[in-house]
Amino acid sequence: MGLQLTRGAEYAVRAMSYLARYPEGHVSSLHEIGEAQDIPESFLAKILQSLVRAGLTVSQRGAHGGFALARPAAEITMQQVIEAVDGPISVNQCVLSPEDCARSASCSVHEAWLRAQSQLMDVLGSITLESLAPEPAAVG
Amino acid sequence: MGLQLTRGAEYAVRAMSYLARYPEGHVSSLHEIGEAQDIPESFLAKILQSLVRAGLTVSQRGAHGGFALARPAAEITMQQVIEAVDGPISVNQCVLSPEDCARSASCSVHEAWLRAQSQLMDVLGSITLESLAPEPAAVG
DNA sequence: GGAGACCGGACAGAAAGGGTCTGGTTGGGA
DNA sequence: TCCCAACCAGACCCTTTCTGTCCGGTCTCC
Repeated sequence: MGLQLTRGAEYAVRAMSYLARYPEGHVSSLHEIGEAQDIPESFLAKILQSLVRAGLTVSQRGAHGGFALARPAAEITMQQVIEAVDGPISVNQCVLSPEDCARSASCSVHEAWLRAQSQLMDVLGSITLESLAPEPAAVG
Repeated sequence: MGLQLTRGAEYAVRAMSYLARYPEGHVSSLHEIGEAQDIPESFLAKILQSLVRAGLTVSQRGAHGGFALARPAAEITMQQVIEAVDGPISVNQCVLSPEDCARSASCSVHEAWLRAQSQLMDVLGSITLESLAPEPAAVG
């Protein structure tokens, strides 16, 4: 394997795409999301915490609590969701911290990594949750 | 972290870009490559084996042995090098084996992963070792 | 005030990453 | 011929990250 995102990020995207099917402000419980998307609940709990801390979702505590998107689905990208859970995306270390790369190779390779990185970011940054939700009303 | 290629793949690209600086057929020893590119030699040995098995490099055994590109540098892409070491690139599991994804979510998310995957492959598949080598003759 | 739900972090098993080592084979050169 | 330089193959090992679980705490609605 290698260049692959984590299960956590996968789950995060699925969970968010689930929330995006509902009208703005609609609250879904952890249990509900986990069941609908087939995600282990205790793991999902941790993931949703990250999303709350990143400001992508808001939570409602107490009875009838749960989670909702913090913004309209059209304003949340896959990139944001992934980075909230996995940390900054970088196809390799030398993109993230150029000081590692600088020494030996007069890195023309570095250029290549940057291009790949940039392309990837473009795609992930341009796909919003809105475009992921199947239909605004068709809820399973 | 998360979406990041392995150290092994990084090393592989560096090693290959080193070989690409020499005229076709020129043989460099493991030791030489490791030293020039600052890669642990015993690890590099393993990596080069993968590249040989993948048909990207050829090896010469015995005294004055070493490694050389199996084809002109213009005909070897970063994608090939990475996959030789890390295995097939797939931004997530559901791209590699769709049977996992099929069940629950009527996966509009799947579409998104495919797009990201495709973009990434386009970039990595279009960068050749030739374009990585600084100059045909400028060897350090 | 109690039940339902999120919060926060400690914990743990499994897998992958990153690298070393050893014994074997090949082949060139003295 | 014989030795040494170099690759070959794979077993092994340590560390980190992933992928979760669990539990005590806190909040809030009823």
